[in-house]
Amino acid sequence: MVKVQLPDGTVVEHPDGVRVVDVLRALSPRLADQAVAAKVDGQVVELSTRLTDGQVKLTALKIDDPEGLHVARHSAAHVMAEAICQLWPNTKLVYGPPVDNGFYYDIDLDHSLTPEDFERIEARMAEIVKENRPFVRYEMPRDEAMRKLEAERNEYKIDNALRAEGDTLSFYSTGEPGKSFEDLCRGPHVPSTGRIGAFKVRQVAGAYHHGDATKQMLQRVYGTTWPNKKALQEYLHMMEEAKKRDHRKLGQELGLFTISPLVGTGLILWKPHGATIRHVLEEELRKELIARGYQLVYTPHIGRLDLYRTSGHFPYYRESQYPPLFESERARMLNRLWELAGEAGEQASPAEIELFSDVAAEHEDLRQAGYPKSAPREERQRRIRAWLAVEDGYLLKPMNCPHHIQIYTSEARSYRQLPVKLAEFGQVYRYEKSGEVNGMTRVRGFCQDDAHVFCTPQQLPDEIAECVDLSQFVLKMIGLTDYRVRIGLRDPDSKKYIGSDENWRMAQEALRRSVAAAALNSSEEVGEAAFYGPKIDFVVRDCIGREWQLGTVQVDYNLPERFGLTYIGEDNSEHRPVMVHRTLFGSMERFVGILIEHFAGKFPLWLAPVQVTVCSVSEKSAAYAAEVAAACRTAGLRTELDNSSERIGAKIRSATMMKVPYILVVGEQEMRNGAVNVRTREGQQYGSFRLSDFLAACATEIATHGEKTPAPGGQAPAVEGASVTHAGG
RNA sequence: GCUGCUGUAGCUCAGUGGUAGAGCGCCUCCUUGGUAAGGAGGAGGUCGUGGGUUCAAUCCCCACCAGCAGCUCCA
Repeated sequence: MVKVQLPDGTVVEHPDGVRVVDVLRALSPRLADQAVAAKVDGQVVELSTRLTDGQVKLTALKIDDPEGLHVARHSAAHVMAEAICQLWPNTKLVYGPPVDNGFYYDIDLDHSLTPEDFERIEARMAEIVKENRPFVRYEMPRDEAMRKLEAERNEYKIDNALRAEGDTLSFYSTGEPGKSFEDLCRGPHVPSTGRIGAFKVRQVAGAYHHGDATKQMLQRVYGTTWPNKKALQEYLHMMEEAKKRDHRKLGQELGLFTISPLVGTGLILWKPHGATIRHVLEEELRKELIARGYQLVYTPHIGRLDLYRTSGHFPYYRESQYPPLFESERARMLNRLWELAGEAGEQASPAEIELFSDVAAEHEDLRQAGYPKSAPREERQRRIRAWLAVEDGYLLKPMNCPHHIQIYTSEARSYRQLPVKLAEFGQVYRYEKSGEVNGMTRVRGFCQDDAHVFCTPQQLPDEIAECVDLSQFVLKMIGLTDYRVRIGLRDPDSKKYIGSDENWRMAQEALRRSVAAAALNSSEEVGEAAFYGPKIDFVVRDCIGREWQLGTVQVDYNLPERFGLTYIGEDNSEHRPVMVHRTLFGSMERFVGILIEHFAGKFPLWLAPVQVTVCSVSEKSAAYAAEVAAACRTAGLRTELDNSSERIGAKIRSATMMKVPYILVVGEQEMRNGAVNVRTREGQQYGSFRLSDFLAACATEIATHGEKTPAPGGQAPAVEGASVTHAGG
């Protein structure tokens, strides 16, 4: 006997071995028909699962339950795989899991699928759905299953099987086993192919097998499926809406920024309107930084290579840096010699030996030091370092910290001065790989709102807490209230970290305590620390549900060590300070890009590049409109004047499309009584106001950062992606 | 960096083996209009770059560059 406990608490009894679907049917035939899967004691299973003795808790899952939909998506992946295999019989299936908002299937196929193929695949899927064949699960002992897979000569499935756990492997056949399409798969699945919902094949893209860039590239076919046609349409519509707020599109339309291939990939040109937004953000932050005891500094965009050798950034991150600048061939040679001297066992290539032979005619000293490698390594390094002090290459700075450290070391520091908090909107350059560059969110040149706090170990907890508090200040300033904190901790088993256990323990504790004290929603992730210290990242959720990583706070015992930083303590002896690296916005480029999408281009008044557009109704009111515009500007509002010969409707339309918060319509009527007629970009007409009242209201709204932009309602899909949430295939 | 797709006017996009079009924008003129597009005329393109095939290439082929989607990566 099986005692089945239903969600409402009632218990029904069935004979041992009863199928889930039979239990449901006994309750309600309709429920049995609607269910796509079920949950037994918290585990999602399919309807054909047999229940054996004891007591279980059972919940039916319909396709509109999240977990039911998940199962349906997994099944849809199988149906799509079957369709593809029918259309292209030499397809090798690899892996096909459900993901957020849909599913995908990785395939190995010589034919490159195109969007035209999608329709054929969908048509074939529709037939399979119509046939409504059952998903039949059958199991085999592992060795028998392996023989079967060997016979099918699909190395990917064999690989999947080798990775699977357990003594038996399960297969799913859509229809009678042996006579129908089948696939190695853990399941569970919907009862039959007719139950996968309203689907669409959406796109195809490359994906590495097991996500390993050294492995072969497969085709990943993405599809989506929803409980019904309406939900599918809503989803597709939402994707369109998300596209509309794409910062690249809005940046173009609103004249915020541009990218010129002639300037370079991933290098942002801030147009006046975009620059205004950035300027406002920077000013707001500067004011706060000064209030909190930060000191603002400026440092150059480049620095000597030796600076970055000392910091460890060069050549360690060479792959993601622009190539070094060398003033002379000798400087280039010195750098190469330094690299060779530093890396035991590295051999110079014949071409290099030739280069050195050629140039060595003019630089006999280098030849002596570098080739042949007669001198001991330490000696060679010492001599090269001495030359480098005279002649060296330069690097576009990948980070600001080495420069800030030089400011720290430029004077003797007393414990009385600490903490020293140096802040800079510092431009840095990182050579992102070509495929990574994307709009403003992933660029090769960007401005960090960077700061470095140099403090005593005792001050560290307070300083971290201060950084956390400042981060919250910034997020609040923008109105990004939905965020969490990720604490990146050291993986005790990994060797990649430097520094003493005691330092790590202290730093991690300080981070934890600060986050806890601020009562932040946080998660800890082991192995996510920087190699020199633990960190916390602020992850915000924008108004359509996407997550973005913004600021970060990192504790660093490493650079103070490498640069030999000191301060004189109370005991009149030298001590080593601790550094905290932190950014709040992250990068100005990325942050503004995120804001564009978050606000869908409708910036709140205080941030809007153009706050007011004054539109004259006719030429008769043009002079008055100019007066109004001038008054607005005097009051500090970023104002545009439209005295063109267009009709008022066209002027309003054009300002509305530029998403200007307030449109002031002024005609003869307003002129007579010194008024302005206020209209918003949302189309609301506030009517006539005295100009002074309007200006006062704007001043208040700006000062309070009043949220004038209602977030669009409804929930949008998370970023299109492939977070695998269920094993399958 | 990898796989696939794309590259035509400032923007969004049609189009053809015989050197090109629309809408919006821009300029000029007319219009002086009261809350999301008034009318007319005009200017503007080496069809991403470089090779190749061809009598002839914007179109077909190759390479490169750039963009897009995804994968991988992000001190």
